[in-house]
Amino acid sequence: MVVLPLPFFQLCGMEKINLAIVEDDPLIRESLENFLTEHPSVKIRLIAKSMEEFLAAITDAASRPALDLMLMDIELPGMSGIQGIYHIKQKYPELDIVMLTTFEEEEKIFNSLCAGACSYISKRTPLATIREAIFTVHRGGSYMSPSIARKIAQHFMPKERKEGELLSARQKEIVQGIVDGLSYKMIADKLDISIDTVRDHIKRIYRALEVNSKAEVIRKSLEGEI
Amino acid sequence: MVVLPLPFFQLCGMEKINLAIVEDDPLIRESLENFLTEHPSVKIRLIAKSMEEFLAAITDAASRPALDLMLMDIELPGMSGIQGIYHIKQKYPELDIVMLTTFEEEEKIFNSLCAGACSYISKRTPLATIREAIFTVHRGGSYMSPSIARKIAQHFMPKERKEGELLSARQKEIVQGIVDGLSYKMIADKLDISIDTVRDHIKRIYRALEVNSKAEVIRKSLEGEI
DNA sequence: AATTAAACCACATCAACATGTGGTTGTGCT
DNA sequence: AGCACAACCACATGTTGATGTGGTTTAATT
Repeated sequence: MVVLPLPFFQLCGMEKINLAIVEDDPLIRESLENFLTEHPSVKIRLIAKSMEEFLAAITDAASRPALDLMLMDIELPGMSGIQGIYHIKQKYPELDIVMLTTFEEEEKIFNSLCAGACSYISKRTPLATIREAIFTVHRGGSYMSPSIARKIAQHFMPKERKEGELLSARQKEIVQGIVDGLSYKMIADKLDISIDTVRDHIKRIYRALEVNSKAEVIRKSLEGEI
Repeated sequence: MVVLPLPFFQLCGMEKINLAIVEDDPLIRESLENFLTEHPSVKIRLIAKSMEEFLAAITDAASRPALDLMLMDIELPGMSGIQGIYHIKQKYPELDIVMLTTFEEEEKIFNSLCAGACSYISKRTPLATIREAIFTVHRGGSYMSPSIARKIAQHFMPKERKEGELLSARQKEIVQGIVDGLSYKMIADKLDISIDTVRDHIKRIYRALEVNSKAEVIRKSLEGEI
């Protein structure tokens, strides 16, 4: 995803971003540290080579650093970044977790998001972009690398039209109304057709999907089968 | 989401992006047209004020313009942008659809993505950023505005456990039956209780969840709210 | 003992749903 | 021209769902 960089002054006056980094590759870790340390709005509080090292450093409340955001790899020696999120969130419930990784397949992406990551960046991303992403996340937004964002969009996108798709466009509109919890009358009013037309569409939808109730239609729809 | 702008030369040599715009607000429509027309890599093929106008313009295969990408609002007079995606995809199955809208609530976002949009941009986004997003999408990536990306991340994020769970164990069994598409009678038979007991449970479930229909219960359940 | 809550149940009314049968119109195809 | 299909519509019947009111029993808590 591409946007113009925010003017520097927009971050002046803000508190510093307390950052942690968990990265096993020494070159990447040092590049990140060197680059991010240069910016006056970023304070690197903790750097670790593994999840175990990181968790050990935050176990004791007395010595635990205040953190706003962390950059974390997925593939780490020992516990993975994804597995570590659960433990991290116990100590820092409000922490913004940004995954920084080479993995771009759906499983890793959604496992990260479902675990609690709020941003997912490909390691092929320039350092300046990573820094902008940190600022964006800190302001309450999120950053996904363009290829990641595309995968997320594709996750939701209807699957490729199969030969002989089960439902027509109009029928799908009716289904959407059902899924939205509308009554037949409401659907009729919304689509500007008669309630008997809605009933007729529903009869055909039930026949096509081999179901006999609204509930079954809703479930098929929400589970991506329509 | 924020990234450094791509160097201009990266797009040189590429074919022009054949673009369509569907936007009812005249000021926005003209701003977009004027700004995007300036770039040599963008060719605006079609502009419409409504979905109906757009669909009318693409009905005839002989006069239908070649399109690679379109920018579309959601709230349009008559058919909404989301509703129109079904029809558009029939004529342009491979078209990249970028939603450009003021709406930022989850329902619109996910309805758009589920309908087939591959990018969702807030109207508060600068024109230069919109143009960069067009290039990103055309290259196979996607762009989501930072606030949109955050909502998507939050959609997957585990929900905070509320104090005092809403439903009892038995109620959850009833809910499972509803989600499975069972009728009241079927649930009664399955749990070996009377249909009036099922009705009573459902009354209490509806009150606890603040809903009034099976459909809403199913939706809340499949979306992880129960 | 008294109270509360969950689970169970009954009866009632009205609206919505599921399904059947029958029809017209417009569009696209052969 | 004839056919098929989608979309539209009407009327009908029986079932299911939503909701209201009222009740009993059991277990846990105070």
